[in-house]
Amino acid sequence: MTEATSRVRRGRSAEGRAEVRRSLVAAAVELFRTRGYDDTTVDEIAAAAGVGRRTFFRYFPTKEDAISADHETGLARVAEVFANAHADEPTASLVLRAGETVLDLYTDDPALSVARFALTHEVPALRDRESAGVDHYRRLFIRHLRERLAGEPDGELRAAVIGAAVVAAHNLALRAWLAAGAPADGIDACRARFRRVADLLPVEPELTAVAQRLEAVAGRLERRVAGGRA
Amino acid sequence: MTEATSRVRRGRSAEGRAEVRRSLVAAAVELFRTRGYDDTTVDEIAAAAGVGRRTFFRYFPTKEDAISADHETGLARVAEVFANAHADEPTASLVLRAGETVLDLYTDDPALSVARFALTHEVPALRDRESAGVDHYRRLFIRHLRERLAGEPDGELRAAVIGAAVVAAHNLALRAWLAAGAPADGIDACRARFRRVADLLPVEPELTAVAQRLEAVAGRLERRVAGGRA
DNA sequence: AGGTTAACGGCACTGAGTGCCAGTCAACAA
DNA sequence: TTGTTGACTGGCACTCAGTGCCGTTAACCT
Repeated sequence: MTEATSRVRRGRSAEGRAEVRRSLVAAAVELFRTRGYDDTTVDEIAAAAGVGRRTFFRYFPTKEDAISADHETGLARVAEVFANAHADEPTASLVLRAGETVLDLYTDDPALSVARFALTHEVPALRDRESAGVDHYRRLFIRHLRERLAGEPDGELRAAVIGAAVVAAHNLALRAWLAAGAPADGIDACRARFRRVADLLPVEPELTAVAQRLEAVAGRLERRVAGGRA
Repeated sequence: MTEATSRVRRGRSAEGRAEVRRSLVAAAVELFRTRGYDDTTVDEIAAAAGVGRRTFFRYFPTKEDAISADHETGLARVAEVFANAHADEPTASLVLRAGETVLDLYTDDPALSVARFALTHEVPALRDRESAGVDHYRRLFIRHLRERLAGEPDGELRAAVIGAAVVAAHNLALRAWLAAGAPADGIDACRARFRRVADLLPVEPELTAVAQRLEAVAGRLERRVAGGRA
């Protein structure tokens, strides 16, 4: 691979840039896998992609960005989903749509996603970067949930808890799918897991109240049953 | 500050090293605040602390470590708490003790913790590093919860959700305390918030079941009330 | 006093990331 | 056909983080 991308293409535009970008990503994935992340220099990646070192940094701000998932795009899309959401849409539905928006980023190129996933979990630097990336989603979710729950009792706490829980659950489903090699017939299973968490969500606000009320009801029922038998 | 730490102290040991370390941290905090993180070089920090540049890297593996919280220690202590925990201790209690163990790291030197907090949230590089650090706690919590919930229905999912929720809630309480300037009389409030989350926890496993049962009970009660009125 | 140990600090090196600039190609205008 | 403009390229030089090496120095031991 990477032998294409011949030299004669100065002055490109649009589709040309996209091709160079793909070449750089492919070269980075290949080199990181064979030589290891730390033992691969940006010069080598650029050379393998047929461009100059300086050009690499015109496509990616850091070496890590050549292999990391494009969270910038994902965050922008999720922000858009939140911004355009109607206030009367249930939180569970909204959160589900936001998660699926992120999932789409990974289903576009499953093979690349799997390669990224594998590397991300082998290289500490990439793993930490991924943690930070996921945290950006978490903050975004929590920020929007905080607005939704503003005024409600424990709104702040509940926003943090629900946001963290949802992102963690989505992440779990996504990773399970990627760890399995991102099979095409696994996407629906992943979506199903997303939906499962969402279905669980509407119950949360009533958590304490539900437990208390159930306890009272159960007590009455038990006494009634006991009384009926007596 | 930092004018002390005179030059005549080659060959130190134990308490000497601790003093140098404090000097470096103090110099880093001071310089990062005045000149900014990116515009402060390691050379300047070392010089301000009265040591050579090479020595800085004998105390901290990276520039960021001079200002970041010592998560290595925190993670080790939490791991110890989990390792020594009895299997019959309620999860809520265990998770509370783990959180308090981390809190102790911050109450040792509140002023320093506040300075770190402020800088961490101003400098993107430090913020991302902190995200990664918190994620290490999250993974540790989830890993242990997974063992506890092994075999139970949805154990994997519940471990991820509970772990993420607890860490998020603890983090929220900790940050609120730090944002308020880490007042001594705020520590108890922070602990109270920790406890609150822990108290909420035992209800979670019943979440779905509780909701379903309550729904059924409520339905019957409503029908009964409606029937009584008719 | 002489030897051992451990920390120090200087030096030189690699590699990431950046500013600057001149060269090149595509497109468009005269 | 011949400028002219604008965007992309890649080389050069620079800063700075991080590391290996090594001679030096202080403290400690015998």
